[in-house]
Amino acid sequence: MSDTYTGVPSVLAQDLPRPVPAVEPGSCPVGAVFDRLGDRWSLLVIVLLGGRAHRYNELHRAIEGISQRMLTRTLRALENDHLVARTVHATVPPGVEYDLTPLGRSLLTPVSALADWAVAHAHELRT
Amino acid sequence: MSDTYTGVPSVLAQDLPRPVPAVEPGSCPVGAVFDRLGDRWSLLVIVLLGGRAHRYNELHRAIEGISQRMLTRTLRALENDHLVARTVHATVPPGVEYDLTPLGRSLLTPVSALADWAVAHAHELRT
DNA sequence: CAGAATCCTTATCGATACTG
DNA sequence: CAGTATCGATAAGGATTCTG
Repeated sequence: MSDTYTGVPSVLAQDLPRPVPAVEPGSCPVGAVFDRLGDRWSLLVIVLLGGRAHRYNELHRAIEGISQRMLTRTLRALENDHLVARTVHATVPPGVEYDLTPLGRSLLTPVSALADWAVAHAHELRT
Repeated sequence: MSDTYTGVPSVLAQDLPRPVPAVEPGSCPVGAVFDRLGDRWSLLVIVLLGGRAHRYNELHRAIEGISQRMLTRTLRALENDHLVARTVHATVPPGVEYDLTPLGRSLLTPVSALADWAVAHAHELRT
């Protein structure tokens, strides 16, 4: 077996041209992650909650252009994946707080790596 | 400024709860990357080409379930982003080879990090 | 405040057939 | 071999209205 799932060592990917077995989208864990975070809003929510916990309407205001429908659906999906925790405070009016779970927090590390790449190479995408 | 775009150092993300400024989807480089790779096939193609260059029909056979339409569209999109290079060999019948560009190859590193996370935590997603 | 429900428009994608 | 063209199904997403 190789070091990593893609057959590419995490640190020096560019050094080895190695064959990779054929894959179907369903059987690929990375694909599963992209399926979950690849929509327009999930990642934005993750990053925002990476800073601090947010209330529902805080998120609604922070994420310019998201509809209530999409915000709710996104949060529910992230909850189901155990990336985000939802806690209701029994106050009047009721306050609902969303925060990252430890699992969600651990995701920030590889996402951050991708973010660094994105910032470094953004100017090279398209012309 | 902070170490990384998300405000989270790449190595130890879980250690600092730091505020993150509000973002819109368009202005986020990470979002831009996910917009490009977040569909069902792009990442699969990248990983396959990370192993070695492929001919069109090789990819078609390797990726179970993709339609010609989607394969072509995916490859064209990756070409436009300078992640994949398309070279036509003037033989009969004509052979078209697809391979990663240096830029595309550099993307394998952060993607591999995400892949490692996916493999490590796949069992924690959903129940 | 934090949503659920409904409607409606658009974007995505697969299947099929055809071509230089 | 390596595509293009066309069509139809489906799903994603926004706007609006209503509620505990």
